[in-house]
Amino acid sequence: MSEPPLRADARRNRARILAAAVEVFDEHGTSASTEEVARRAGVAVGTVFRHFPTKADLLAAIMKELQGRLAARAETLAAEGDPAALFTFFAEVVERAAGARTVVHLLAADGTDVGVDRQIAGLGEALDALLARAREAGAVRAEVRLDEVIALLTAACHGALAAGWTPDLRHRAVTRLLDALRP
Amino acid sequence: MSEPPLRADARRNRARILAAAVEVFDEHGTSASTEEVARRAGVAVGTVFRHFPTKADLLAAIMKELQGRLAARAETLAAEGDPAALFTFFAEVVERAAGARTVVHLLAADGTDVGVDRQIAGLGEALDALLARAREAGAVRAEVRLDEVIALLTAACHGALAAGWTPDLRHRAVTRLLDALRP
Amino acid sequence: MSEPPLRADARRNRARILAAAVEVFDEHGTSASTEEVARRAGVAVGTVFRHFPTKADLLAAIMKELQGRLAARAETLAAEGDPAALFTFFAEVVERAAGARTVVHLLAADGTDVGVDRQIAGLGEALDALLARAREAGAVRAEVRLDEVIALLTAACHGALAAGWTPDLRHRAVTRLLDALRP
Amino acid sequence: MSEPPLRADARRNRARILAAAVEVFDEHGTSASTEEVARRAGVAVGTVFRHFPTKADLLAAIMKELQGRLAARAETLAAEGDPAALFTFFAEVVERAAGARTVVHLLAADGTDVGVDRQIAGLGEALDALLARAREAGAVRAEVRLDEVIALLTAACHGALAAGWTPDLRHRAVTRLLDALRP
DNA sequence: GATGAATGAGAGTTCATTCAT
DNA sequence: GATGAATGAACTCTCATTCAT
Repeated sequence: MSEPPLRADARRNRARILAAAVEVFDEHGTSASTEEVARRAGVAVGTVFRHFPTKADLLAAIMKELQGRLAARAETLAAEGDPAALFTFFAEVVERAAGARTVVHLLAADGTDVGVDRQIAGLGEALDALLARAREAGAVRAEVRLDEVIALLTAACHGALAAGWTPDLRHRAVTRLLDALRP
Repeated sequence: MSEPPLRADARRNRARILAAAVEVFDEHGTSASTEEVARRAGVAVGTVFRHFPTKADLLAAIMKELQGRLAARAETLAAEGDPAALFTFFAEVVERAAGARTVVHLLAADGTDVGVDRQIAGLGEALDALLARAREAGAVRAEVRLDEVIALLTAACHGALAAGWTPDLRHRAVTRLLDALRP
Repeated sequence: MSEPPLRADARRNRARILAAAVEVFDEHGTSASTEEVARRAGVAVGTVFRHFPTKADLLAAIMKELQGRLAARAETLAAEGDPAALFTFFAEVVERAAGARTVVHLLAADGTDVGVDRQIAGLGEALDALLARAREAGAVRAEVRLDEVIALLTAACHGALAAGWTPDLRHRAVTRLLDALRP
Repeated sequence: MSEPPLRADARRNRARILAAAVEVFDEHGTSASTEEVARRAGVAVGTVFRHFPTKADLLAAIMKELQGRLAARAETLAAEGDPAALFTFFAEVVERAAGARTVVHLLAADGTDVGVDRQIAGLGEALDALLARAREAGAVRAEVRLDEVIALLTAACHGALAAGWTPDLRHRAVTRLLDALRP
């Protein structure tokens, strides 16, 4: 189960590949070629496939990392105790999605599913904490449920990526969405 | 400038191809093969390419048709004079998107852009009429602008397509979204 | 079940691909690349895959054709009524195998099996007729059974392909083998 | 000219690699990957390549070892003086081949030649002794020559590997073959 | 000497697009 | 106009071999 620690150069390459993949997939979507990822990372294709035996594995790894980062951010916010933290988090995620397809794919792997379903669960827990806090403080309506929050977040991220969403429009749309959650 | 009228069989083929393409792309996404479209339409690939020199052209044609249908529906609703028609339309479109990727692609061609940008304008006009009517009747907040409505609609459609949106969740999410527009 | 008749050029290409494949696989074994087959046939790879969606399909087609030819030859010999026809056929097949790996693969698909099993059955029937005739005439021992004949034939073909089997040696080895079948 | 004696661990590794390679190639054929061999041997690929600079070298080494073992067995049998020892040896080798591709590759490296030709010579000497003994005792026909024996043995081993050779069929086929050598 | 990560040519396969029939 | 066979670039993935650690 536990794998031996990677050699220093291997770990470095793994990281570079992951970083390159995030960039490439953010720019061209997940249909971008593995070869392009390798090129951007400055390694040979074989190296990419050594680290991620399948393109799906690469995608999954990216999503996992992203999910980890988002969940961590959510936890940090939750720890700070601000009842409106849910709104902050929501807005931040959408903002991020605006420039990166990856966030969108994490929230809704439409078709090219890569086992993201389980990862969203991890994020869900973090979100749930934020939601609970907000509910207690009366910052959101009592009947708002977790799946709705995720749904709206997903929707907003997808939308944010759509052509024509200027920063201003994005801001107004998110505001509307968050208003929908308020009492 | 003006092209000669198509022969009867050509016109018939064009329609069949379009219909088949809608089906195929709804089911498998826009990455489905042209050959599959041809097969479903009962014609040979060559015929598809004669009518639509490029896959992108085919996509654009589909979008145009869809836009036409949606705009027509919006106009019909507007003509009926119900102040809440905007909400009806909104819900209907999301419902449709839930089972068909095409609507989503129309509202936000993320990447595989096929000149949809201009088409959305046509739909915008129809939506604008609905919005104006709703505003006059006080059914929506005064400050809600057209681009926000489109943004939310886009977002909702994308979300509706996401894995895990059950009909129930879809209903609740749309309700929330529409609440966000109400005074 | 029945496919439409191929267009003239398609039929021509199919034949050329098959012929090229026989040559290539005879020379370099079944691990030779599909690209090489295409090159030899004077077509593009895509064409090979259009006719034979999988490399295994190509192999199977070759085997089927070969089996057909061998069975036909066996039937011809059987029709002529010579009690020693079994021996003639045996020697001919081995002779052929000496210069072509394909025969060997047909008789014993060792590993890279491509559904040849069923094809050998067809050949088996033809061989059985020859064997029956020989037995009646007392040309082979009474207890010799079909599977043994196939076994020895397979063995001889494999051997004939082995490095170092000169024509002379081949002749003597086959003679010994056939002696083993005689009373 | 003479190489320095290997370090103890190096000698041990060499042996383990060889043993692993025999297993792996017996199971999956010579197209099995070098990495698989290394894994089975419990060493890293680099180590395999240090000992055998090329895959072909590894194959050749295996064959040499096998040839040594078979020759030793033949000599033992020859020393015992049984006139029928040739038959015993023949049957034993075929039996072994039935479960292991390696024997077959030794006797007839069809294509992936790895310099086995010369190795068979060594085995030939041992076989020649058995043949001579059998001839003296009148156990085989006077005109049977060494190359024929090798040819039949090769053939039988190849055949034994072929799909569909049950132990029973194998026994009958070998019996037939040996009968062919008897007066 | 051993390790195992990196390399990169090459394999099988797919698909938008072209063009002879 | 319609057909469907041919094209060939592109894609994912494998593996013998090299070389930094």
